[in-house]
Amino acid sequence: MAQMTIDTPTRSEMTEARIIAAARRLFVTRNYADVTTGMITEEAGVTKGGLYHHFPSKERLYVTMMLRDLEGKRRMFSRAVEMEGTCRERLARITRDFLELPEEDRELTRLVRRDINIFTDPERDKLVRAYQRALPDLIERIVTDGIAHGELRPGNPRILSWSFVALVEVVIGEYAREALGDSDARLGHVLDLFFHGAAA
Amino acid sequence: MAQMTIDTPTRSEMTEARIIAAARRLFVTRNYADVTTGMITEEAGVTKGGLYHHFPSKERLYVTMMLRDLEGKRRMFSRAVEMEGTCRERLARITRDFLELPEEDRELTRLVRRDINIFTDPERDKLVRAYQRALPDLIERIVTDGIAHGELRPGNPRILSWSFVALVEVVIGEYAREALGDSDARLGHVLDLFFHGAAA
DNA sequence: AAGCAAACCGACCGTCCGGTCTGTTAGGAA
DNA sequence: TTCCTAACAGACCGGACGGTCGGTTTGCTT
Repeated sequence: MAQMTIDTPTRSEMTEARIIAAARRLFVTRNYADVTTGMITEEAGVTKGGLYHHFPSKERLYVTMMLRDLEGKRRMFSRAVEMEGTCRERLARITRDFLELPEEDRELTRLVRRDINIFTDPERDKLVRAYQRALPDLIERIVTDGIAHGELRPGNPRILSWSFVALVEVVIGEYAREALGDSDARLGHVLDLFFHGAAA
Repeated sequence: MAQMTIDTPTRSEMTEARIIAAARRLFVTRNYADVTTGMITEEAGVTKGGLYHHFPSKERLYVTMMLRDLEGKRRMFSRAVEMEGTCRERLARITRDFLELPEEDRELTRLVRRDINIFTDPERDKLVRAYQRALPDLIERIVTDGIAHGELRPGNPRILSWSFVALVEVVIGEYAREALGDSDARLGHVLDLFFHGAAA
């Protein structure tokens, strides 16, 4: 019973995974409202009946998919928080982890901020909290340590971590890759700008 | 004929303005798909017939509303570009102009980035270009001057201007107001972070 | 006052979409 | 093999939404 989750998945688990994977692919490229359940079932190779056997509604499917992804990201990014090293080294680690994610996984992070307003408060709150736990909270802990150790100027750690996330988001996308180069170059740019600013 | 636009507006122009104002109010708070034409007509005090007499579709209404707003912003922000002074002073001016805008006007700027993916390329391109002209292009010109005059380190001006916009967006919203204080404090925070970074 | 075009009304239509429901199939237990 | 439940199929429904269209009002011209 306890080990059932680690051996071969059941048929039910496999179709559920197929549905979630299809939903991920579609929600990344199109708006929530523009992704129909018909598109999801077609992409997943099931029918309406199959989908609604596993998920009670389109909204729950979306939320489940997102929460599962964010929990995975949280576990991954937590390694950078628990790592030894300077504030800059730890921020570099978490940013590199993020930049080297597959594009679909990166884009998914933007969905939370994009679609957060279309849900009402029981589900909305879950999504916000899961996102906070997965990324901003972790960065905030690194930033707080940085301030405590004198590496960063005193200031509001939450605002600083949001600022850092915002700077990272800038170097995602096609133009930044052309202008700055590979992951290392973009990573260096973000860190230099965040730590030392743009002044000469 | 040529001066007709500056004296008392016609009935047609007034209802058109009412419709656009209603659409603005609604689109800021709700998703594009979640704002129905019925809600717009109710808010504007007209009926479906009235709305579709002035606009051929919901999409065109949205685009017209947005383009009109962005053109106004472009004219306003252009004053900071044409102003004399250091790079920091000019960036301060444009940022202050932005921060002191009514909340609805500020939020509207975020709509472009939020809803840009739901339109297809003839209209989508118009929106992107109008937004570029209204804000990032102007900041890029200031940043380019700053690099030329030795105030900023050499670097890609477009990436830098996007970074600046991203930092400004962080200090919008309720939490930043509580944590940092009034417009002046938030403005100072953004400028300090952009010019000198967060390092001690 | 008559005429006329623009402005506006609001019932209506076609479509589409989330969700339901009845039925069928697979697959393990006995 | 038998049987029973979970898994899935797919036709169908209710409703909402964008857009239409024939008719009515408004206000300017002559």
